[in-house]
Amino acid sequence: MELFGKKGFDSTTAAEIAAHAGVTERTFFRHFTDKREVLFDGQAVLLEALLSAIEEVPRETPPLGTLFCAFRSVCPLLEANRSFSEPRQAVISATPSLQERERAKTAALAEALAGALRARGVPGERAAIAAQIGMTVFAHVTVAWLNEASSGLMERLDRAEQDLRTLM
Amino acid sequence: MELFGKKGFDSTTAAEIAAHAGVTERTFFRHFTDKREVLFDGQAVLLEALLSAIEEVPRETPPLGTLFCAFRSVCPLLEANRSFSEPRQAVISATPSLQERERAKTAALAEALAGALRARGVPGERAAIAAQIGMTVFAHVTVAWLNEASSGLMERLDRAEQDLRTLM
DNA sequence: GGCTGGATGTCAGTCACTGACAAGGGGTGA
DNA sequence: TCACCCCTTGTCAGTGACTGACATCCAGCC
Repeated sequence: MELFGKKGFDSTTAAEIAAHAGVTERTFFRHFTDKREVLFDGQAVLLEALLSAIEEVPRETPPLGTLFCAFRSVCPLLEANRSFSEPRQAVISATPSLQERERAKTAALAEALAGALRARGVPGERAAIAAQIGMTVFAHVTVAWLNEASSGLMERLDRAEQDLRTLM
Repeated sequence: MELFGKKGFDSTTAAEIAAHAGVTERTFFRHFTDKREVLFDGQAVLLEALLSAIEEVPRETPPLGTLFCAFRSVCPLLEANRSFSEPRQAVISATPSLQERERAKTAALAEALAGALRARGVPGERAAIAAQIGMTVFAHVTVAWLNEASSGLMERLDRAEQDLRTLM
C-alpha cells in the first residue's frame, strides 16, 4: 500500500514490492500467483463469514432475503476493517486491471453463495441468479460506503434492498 | 479462432496470431490494445442495438421491464451470430483470464445501459443497480443458450424474467 | 550430529507490451 | 505530373510479469 500510494499500482514493479518486503521477486511470486493478487487476500475470511451467516437464517426465507440477512451480519466485520479497505479501494478504483480482478473475485464469491443457496433447496438456475444479484448490490453498496462515510453500511444496505423491491 | 481451437488461448503467442494474419506483432498491438481484446470486438454493435432498442420502449415502463424489452429485441441479432459466438464462448470458458475480461465488458455494457436509464428519468443509484441486474441475467441466459441450444434465446429470457419476479 | 522437508535465493528464459524511428503507398493540391 | 503529406506498417530495442530448474539454507526430528 505504501508503494502503491506513492507511485500507483502499474508503475510499481513486482521487484520493488518484493524488495520492500525484504524478499526476492521469485519469492513474491511463490506467495502470490499474480502481482494483482497481492491486493485480494482477505476474501477467504469474508466468504467464511457469509457462509456461516447463511446457516443461521431461517430456512423458509426467500433467496434474496437470505442473502441480505447474511450481508447485514458481516457489516460489523467490514466496518472494523474500514481503515485498511479505504486506501485499498482507492488504488483499485484508479487501476482498470485491478477492477477486472475485483469483479472476478466478486463473481467467485457469488458462485460460492449460489452453492450455499442450492444447499438449502433453491433450484440451481435461480440460485445462481439470486446470488449474482445479491453480490452485485452488496458490492455496489460497499464501494459507495467506502467512498463517503456519510451513512453507515447497514443503513445503505437497507435502502438498497428497498430499491430492489421497487425495481420491477 | 483457428489457433485458439488448436493450442488454446494461453499457449498461442501474440506473434503467432499476427503471423497467421500476415502482419507483424507490433501491428497486431496497434489494432488491439491487448492480446485478449482480439476476442471482444462485436461489443459495440450489440451496445448500439440495445441503446436504440431502449429508445423504442414506452416511457412509463419500469426500469427492468425496459431492459428486458431491449434484450428481447436483440435476440435475432444474437441468434444470427450463433455460429461464430459458440466456439468463441468455448475458448472463453476454458480460459480464466478471458472470463475476467468478459466480465469487464459486461460491466461496461451495464454502465452504458444505466446511462440510458438515467436519461429516461430513472434515479441514478437505482439505474445502476437495475442495469447490473439486467445484464447479469442477460449474460447468464446467453451463456446457457450457447452451451445447449435445446431452447431458444427469447424463450429462456422470458423464463429468467419470471424467475426474477419470484426471487424476493 | 547427520538428515530431511519446506521455504528461499539465483539464473536464465519466454512472452506481453511499448516507444522511437524508418519506410512504403495512396490521395491531394500546385 | 510531381512533390507533399498523412496514415499504416515494419523494425528494433527495451521493460516487466511470470516460470522452470537448480542450489542453498534452516528448523526440527531421529
